[in-house]
Amino acid sequence: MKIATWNVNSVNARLATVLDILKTCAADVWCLQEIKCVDEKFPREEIEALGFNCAVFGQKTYNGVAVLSKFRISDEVRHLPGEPEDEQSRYLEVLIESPRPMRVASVYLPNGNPRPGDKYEYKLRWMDRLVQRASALLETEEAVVLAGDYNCIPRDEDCWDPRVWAEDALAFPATRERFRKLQHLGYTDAFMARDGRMQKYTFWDYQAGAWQKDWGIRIDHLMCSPQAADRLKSIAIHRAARGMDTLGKPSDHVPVIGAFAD
DNA sequence: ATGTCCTACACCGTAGGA
Repeated sequence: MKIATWNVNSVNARLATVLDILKTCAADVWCLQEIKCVDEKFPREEIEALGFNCAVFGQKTYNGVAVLSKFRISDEVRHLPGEPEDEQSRYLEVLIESPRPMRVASVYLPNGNPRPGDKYEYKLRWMDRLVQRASALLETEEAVVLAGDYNCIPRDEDCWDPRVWAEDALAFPATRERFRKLQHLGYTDAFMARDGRMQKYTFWDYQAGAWQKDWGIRIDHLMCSPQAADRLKSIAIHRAARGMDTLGKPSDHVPVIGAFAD
C-alpha cells in the first residue's frame, strides 16, 4: 500500500489539481496539510467520488489537516495532547483498517519564524508534544507513520544553500535536535532509509523564481515506527507536481509517497 | 533567498504563511 503526504496550500483553491493528482498518483492513503477550510467546506463529495474515505480536522483560513483513505478509517485523534488551549488544527491521527492495519497521522508543524520569538517557542513546544505522542505510540507496537509538513530541514544537504537557512526556524539547531529526537526514539525518515541523496527537495518558494532555479528544501517527511519501517519498500518525491500549472497554480509543496508491503 | 507570491476574508486592502 502507498501512503502519501502533501501540503496542498488550500484544498479548495487547488481542487482540480488535487483531484488530478489523487487519480494519477494512486496512493491508498493521503495525509493533507494546509487545507485552509473548516470541515463543512472540505470538498468531501468530490474526493469520496474517487473512492476515498475522509477524516478532516479543518480550521478557517489557516492550517487544517486531513487523511484520505481507500480503506476504512477509525479511531480518530484530533490535536496533540499536552496543550489544551492550542486551537490550531495541525494533527489528525487515524487507524487505517487495511488488511494489516496502520496508524497514520497527518502532521503540520508550525513554521516558527520569526526566530527568536513567540512563534518559535510555540514550534518547539509543538515538537516536544509530537515527540511525546510518538513515544507513546511506540508502546502499542503498531505500524505507525507520522506523515506531514515538518517545517524542518533535517540536514544541510536538504537545502540549496545552508548558509541561507542556518538562522531560520526551519534549520536552527534546536529544531533539528527535536527532529532527531523522533529518530532516536526509533522513527525512520522514509526518504533517508530508501534514498538519502542530497538536494532532493519537497518545497520551492513561490518567490524569486525559486522553482526555476531549484532553490528548494526538503521539509515533508514520512516518519515510520519500526513496524512500519520494516514494511517500507520505496519512497518517491513527486517533483513534477511543482511545475504542473495546466489546472491552476501548483502548491509550493509536492507529494512524498512511500510504498509499504501490504 | 528573494524578483515577493500566494491564500482567505472581506472589502477592493490586509493579515499571515512560506
